[in-house]
Amino acid sequence: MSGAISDVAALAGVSKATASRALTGRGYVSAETRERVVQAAATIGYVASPIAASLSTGRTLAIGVLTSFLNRWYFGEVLEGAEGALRARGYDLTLHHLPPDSPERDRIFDSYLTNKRFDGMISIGIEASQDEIARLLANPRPLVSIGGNIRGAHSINIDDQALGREATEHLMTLGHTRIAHITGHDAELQTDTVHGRRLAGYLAAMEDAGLTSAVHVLPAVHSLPGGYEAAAQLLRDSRIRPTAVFASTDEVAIGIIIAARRLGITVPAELSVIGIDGHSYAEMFALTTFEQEPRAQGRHAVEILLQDLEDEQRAQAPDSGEPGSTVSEVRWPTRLVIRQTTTRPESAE
Amino acid sequence: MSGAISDVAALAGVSKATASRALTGRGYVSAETRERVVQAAATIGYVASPIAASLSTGRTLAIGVLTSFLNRWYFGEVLEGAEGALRARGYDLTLHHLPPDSPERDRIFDSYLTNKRFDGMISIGIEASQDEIARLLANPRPLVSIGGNIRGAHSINIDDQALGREATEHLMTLGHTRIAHITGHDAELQTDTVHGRRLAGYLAAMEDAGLTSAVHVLPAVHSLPGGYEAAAQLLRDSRIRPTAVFASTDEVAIGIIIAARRLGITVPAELSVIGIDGHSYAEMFALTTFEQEPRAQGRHAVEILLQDLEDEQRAQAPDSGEPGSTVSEVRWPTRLVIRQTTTRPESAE
DNA sequence: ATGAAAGCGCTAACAT
DNA sequence: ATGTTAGCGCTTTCAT
Repeated sequence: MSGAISDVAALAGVSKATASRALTGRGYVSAETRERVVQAAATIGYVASPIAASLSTGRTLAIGVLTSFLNRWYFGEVLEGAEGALRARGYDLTLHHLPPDSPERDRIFDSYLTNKRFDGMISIGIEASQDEIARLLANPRPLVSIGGNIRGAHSINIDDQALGREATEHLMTLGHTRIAHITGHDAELQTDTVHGRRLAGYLAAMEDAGLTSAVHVLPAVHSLPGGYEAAAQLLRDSRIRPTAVFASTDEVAIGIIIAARRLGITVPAELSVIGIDGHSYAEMFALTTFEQEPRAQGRHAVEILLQDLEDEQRAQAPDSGEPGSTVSEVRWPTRLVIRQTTTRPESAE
Repeated sequence: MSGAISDVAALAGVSKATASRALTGRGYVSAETRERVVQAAATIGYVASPIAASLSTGRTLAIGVLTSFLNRWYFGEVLEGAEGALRARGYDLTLHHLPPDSPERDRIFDSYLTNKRFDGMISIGIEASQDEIARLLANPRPLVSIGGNIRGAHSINIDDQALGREATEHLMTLGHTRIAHITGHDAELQTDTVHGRRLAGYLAAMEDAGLTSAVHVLPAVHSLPGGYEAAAQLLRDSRIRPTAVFASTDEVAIGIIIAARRLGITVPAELSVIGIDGHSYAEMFALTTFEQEPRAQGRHAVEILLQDLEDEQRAQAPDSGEPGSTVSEVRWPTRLVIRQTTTRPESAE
C-alpha cells in the first residue's frame, strides 16, 4: 500500500499537480477528475506525507504546548481540552514539560523555540523570566498563554487578585477573622505570578477589614501532600489556629481538609481558588471554589491560536493590507461556587 | 538570523555536503573545516530544519504517545517520565489522548497511525480492541505498550493478577474476611484488562481461602469522586459493611478513605493497588500500596523504543544480517508497601 | 577530505 | 481545467 502522489497521478492518468489539487481541495479540478484521483488514491491506499507538505508549504499543522505540570488536575484538564480541539482541527500537539526551576529550562527553550516543527504554541501556567518572555515573543510564531505571567502575546487569564480578595471577603462574610492563606513558595517575593496576585488580594482584603494583625501566610508545595503538611503545621497550635483557610490550589485545599479531619479538628471554612470542571474534586470535599472550566480554557486557546494563524495567512494574500498583529487578552470569567458545608467559625455559632 | 545550510556553506567556503557533514557529524570532515563551518553556522544563527532532514532521511525524531488519561496521577507521572527521557535523547513527543469508549477512537487511530510524522510510539494504559491491536501492530513503526492489553509489541506490564491476589491475601493476613473489591466498570466481562486481572486475583484469593460467599465486588469510575461514591454505597449498611477494601486505583482508594472518615467509620484496613512514586499521595493517606514507579516506567519505555529504532537502523547496514524483530516483554517489579496504620478488623482486636 | 548532483514527496507559480 | 517546472532544505551516494 502507501506510495507517493506520483503513483496516484499515474494511476489516475493525470499530473502530480492535478492529483495534489484533487486531494487537497486547493485549485480547480473538474468533479470527474477529482473522483478519478480519489479512487486511485483509495485503490493504492495513498496517504500524503505531512512532512513533504510541510517542507513545501512552510506550515506544519502542529502546535507546541508548554506546560508547567503534568500531574495536577487543573493542568491535565487544560491539556485535555487543548488536545481535543487541536485534533478536531487536524493539528498535532507536541508536548513540552517545563517545570518551574528546571535546571534545563534554558536548553528546553533553545531547542524548542528554534525547532521549526510547529506553527504556534500554547503555554499553560508558565511563569517565565523576563529573558524567557523576550525569547518567546521574539519567536515569529503566535503564542497563547494560559494562566501565566506572559504579556504581549495572546493570553487567557483570570483575575487572580480579585479572586484572592473575593475569597477572603467571602470568609469574612461568614464571620471569620482568623483567616490564613496558604500560598506558593516565594509568592511574597514575586508579585507577578498567579500566587503572588492571589496573595495580594488576600492581603488587601485583610487590610481593608482592619485585620492586618491576623494575617497568616504559609507557603506550601502545590500538591496534596504539600497541603497536608502545611495544614498540619498551621493547625497544630490551637491557640493561634485559624478558623478559615484560603488555599491557592485545589490539591492544597484538599490536603488541608484531610489534615484537619485527621487531627480531629472541626472542618474550618475552607476555600480553594481553583475549581475543576467536569467531575469536580473540590466539589466533592464541599470546598468553596472558583469555577473556571479548565477544559474550555484549553479549547479556547486553540481557537485563538488557529484564528491568528488564519489571519496571518490571509494577510499574505494580495488584497488584504491589515497587519492584524493585535493581541487578544481574554479575562476568563470565574464564579465563586459556595458549597453547603462551608462553616462559620465556632465563636459565631 | 536563521538561513539555510547553503548560506552556512557559502560563508565557510565549502559545499553544502561538507557543511552538512560538519554539522551532523556523519562522514569525514577535517577538524579544521568543521571548525570553520561551525563558526559560520554560529555567526548567522543557523538552525537546521528538522522537516527537511526528515524528508531526506525518513526519520522524524518524534515519538507518538497514546494515553488513556490525562488527569490521573499515574498516567501523568508516566507521561512525565517519557517526556523527559525523550527530550534528553533529542526526540519530540506528540501527544494523543485516547480515552476508553471515545466515539472518535476510530478516527484517531486512522489519522494518527497513517500520519507518518513519528518514528515509533508509546501507549500508556491503552486497552485496545482486537481490531485496534491489529492495526497498531500492522504499523511498521515500533511500539512500546505500558500497562495495556497489547501483546505482540514491546511491553511493560505488571502482574496484575498476582497483585490482586497479594493484596487480598495481605488483608487476610491481618485477619479480615469481609474484604470488598472496588474495580473498574465491566471488569467482570473483560478479562484481559488491568482491572479484569486484578479482579481475577481477588476472586482467586477469596476462593482459595474459602471466602467465596464473602466476595463483594463493586464497580466505580476511576477517580476520587468515583471512589467516594462507591465507598458511600459500600459502607452505607453497617450489617454488610466490609472491614477491608481492596481498590483497583489510587484515586478510588483515597476517595474511599475520605468517605469512610466522613461517615464516621473507623478507617478500615485500606489497600490501593497503584503507588505513585516521587511524592506519594497514597502514602500520605497511610494506604497500603504497590510501588511501581510510573516515571521510571515512562523512561524505560523510551529506552526500549529508541533501542529498537537503533537496531533497525543497524539492520539496514550492509554487514548485519539479523532480523532482530523480537519483542521485549518487561514484567515490571512491584513491591507491596505496608503503611503503619493499616488496621486489623475490629473483631480481631 | 571534499564537491557535484540527485532526490526525499509534496505544493505552487506559471503556462497552456 | 490541467500540465510543466521549479523549488522547499536537507542528506547522501558517487566521483574526485
